[in-house]
Amino acid sequence: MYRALADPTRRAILDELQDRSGQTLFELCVRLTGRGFTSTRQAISQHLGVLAEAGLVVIRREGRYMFIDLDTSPLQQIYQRWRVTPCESDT
Amino acid sequence: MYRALADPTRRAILDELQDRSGQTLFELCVRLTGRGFTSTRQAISQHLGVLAEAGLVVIRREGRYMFIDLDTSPLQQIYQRWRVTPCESDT
DNA sequence: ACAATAGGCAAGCATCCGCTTGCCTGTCAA
DNA sequence: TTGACAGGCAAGCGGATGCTTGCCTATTGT
Repeated sequence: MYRALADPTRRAILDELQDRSGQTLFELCVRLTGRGFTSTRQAISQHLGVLAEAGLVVIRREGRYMFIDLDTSPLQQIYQRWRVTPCESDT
Repeated sequence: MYRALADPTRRAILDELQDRSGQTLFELCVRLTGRGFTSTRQAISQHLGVLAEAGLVVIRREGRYMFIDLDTSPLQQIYQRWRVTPCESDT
């Protein structure tokens, strides 16, 4: 999962999903290219594979669509591991 | 900094520094090999370069020694970026 | 029924990354 | 002062990784 965070495109995917969770792959592709990323559908798909394996993303299939939901809970490991003290501004 | 977390050896260095901050490079090498890591001094040194660039580690030189201190504050970015809700057990 | 749409699979490629190797610099102790 | 010790620098190598390309499957609309 640490490796999953290492790639800028994958982080952008997480950003995009946080902005709107439950998007389909094609939506993601369109909106990411809108944000300046040039990745093809296959590239995004592979990234989603990595993110899903890391548990940061949940993939739900319906008919011919796949919907992708964000799950940030694995990130708690990071805080638990190194005891990060949340700063005041984090309410 | 996300890339800095991607490597297991680097995470082990952070673990080791959390256990005892302010270690010297040689101490780190010894204690890491004790934990099953086979990395040479040069490898560790390069890892420290990456960690320092990410701001996760602060290097302080004194005479012929270098002391390495942990700084987990950059990790707060992660929580701020994806609004991770800390779980109850994290006091 | 058939064409278009949404996505999957796998191989190939270029790059990056971690690691080793070999050698050099500077500091301290005897 | 000289040798041992702590660390630095740089080149090279092999494996991992991100991406593309080409083709295939399945669902849906008309």
